[in-house]
Amino acid sequence: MLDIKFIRENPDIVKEGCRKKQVKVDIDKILELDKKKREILKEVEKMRSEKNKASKEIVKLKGKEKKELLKKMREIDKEEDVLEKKLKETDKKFQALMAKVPNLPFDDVPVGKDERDNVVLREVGKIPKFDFKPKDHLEIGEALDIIDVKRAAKTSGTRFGFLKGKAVLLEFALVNFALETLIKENFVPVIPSVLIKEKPFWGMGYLDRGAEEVYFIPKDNLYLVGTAEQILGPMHMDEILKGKDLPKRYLGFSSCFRREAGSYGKDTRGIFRVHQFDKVEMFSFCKPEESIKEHLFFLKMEERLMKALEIPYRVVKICTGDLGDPAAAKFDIEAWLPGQGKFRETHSTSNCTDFQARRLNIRYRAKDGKLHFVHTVNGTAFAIGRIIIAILENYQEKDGSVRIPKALQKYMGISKIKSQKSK
RNA sequence: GGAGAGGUGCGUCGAACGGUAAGACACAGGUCUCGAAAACCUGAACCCAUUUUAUGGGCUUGUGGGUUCGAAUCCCACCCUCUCCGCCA
Repeated sequence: MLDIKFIRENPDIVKEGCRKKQVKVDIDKILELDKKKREILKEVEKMRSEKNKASKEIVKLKGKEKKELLKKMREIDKEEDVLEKKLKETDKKFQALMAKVPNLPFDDVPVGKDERDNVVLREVGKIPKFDFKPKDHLEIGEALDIIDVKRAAKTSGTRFGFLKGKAVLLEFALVNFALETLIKENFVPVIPSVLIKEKPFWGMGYLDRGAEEVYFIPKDNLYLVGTAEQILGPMHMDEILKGKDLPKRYLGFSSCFRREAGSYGKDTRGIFRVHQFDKVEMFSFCKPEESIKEHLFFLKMEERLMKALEIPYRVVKICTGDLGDPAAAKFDIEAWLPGQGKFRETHSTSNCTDFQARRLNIRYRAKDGKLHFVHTVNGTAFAIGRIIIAILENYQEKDGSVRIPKALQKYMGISKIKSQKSK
């Protein structure tokens, strides 16, 4: 949510931002409704003021005078009713449009239409060379009997997968590694609930567009989160945080649920794009003047994790058209996947400035004693399924075995997942 | 799922026969002081307007409706918390 005052004063900047983000919202209509709303509000408040004064009088008056005032008040009441209704209707229309205005991109975000206009900032690590044709994660995983999509299809349908055996150990090794690395940086680990009520969920800004991506349980009126971010933010809904506690960092581990509605036919092989996966997610509430720094810090942490795993990757700056509604700036990390011969997204970090905080009403008291909205920053530590894919494909050997990255060996207790052939 | 209790100002506690939200503690600033404590004073959501930093008005007792000239108080629905019972990983 943007500040209506900002829209009033800078309608052209807002329109430009919407245009850059490829989002169509009628800003002029918003301003018109805002004006109308304030006009009605003025009238209503005048009546309320009169009523308040009269109420005080009524107590003192007696007999005929009292009767007359009561009669007059009844009439004002009727008028007020009509106006109040009008005010509510106007406000409803106003709010509905306001909710559709996306956060504005920073000036340094590359302008573009879609992911093809994203800008690669740098490539890190050496792309491995194989003296055999590298296999993809599903082939490797099935041969090692650590990934099972066939049985998952039987129990749950397409786009599901079971991790088994060593893949499970790998998952927990990754979780432990992320925890150990990031707790040192003042992240508080959290295992949140994955079911969430509508209002807090709405506050994160993913419901107004892209609602078809979300699982919803009508019987209980609950949504399934698509990432821990969506519930770590609302954790502090309607709270006033202490300035000295910022930045307040959380590290959420949760299952994530996505309908993948718009991706029919895309990435159907294996567990690359599934309806359910586990993820370790970073989230921070910080002061407005610190969010750019915090965002870069998140990117640094993501790179630190990837470097430690020694998986080649590249850093991509996301263009305006590919930013989500809540984000003002976003970086992705794409890992090299030898099985696909491509870089594919494994991490994403966004600075959502005060967009989510305003919807969720999360503020902090500054030194001057005044209240300000905090800024929120989120970022992936590990999307576990995809990191497992990256490890399997980058660390595969000719006989189908997979080496374990050094950083994970102490958590796994082994240095290799051996294929049956090598035994 | 059944029965009961409750939700009051950024925090903690806590009052208000249907008459327009006391008070205490905490917090911030100030006076005092060499400094601190104590004491005293002031302030504190949000919205609208303007002679734009101050003043006026509105709103605010979990949320939304209703009754009423007037609702924290009465009625209805919903949300949340707690206690007991049942079920249960």
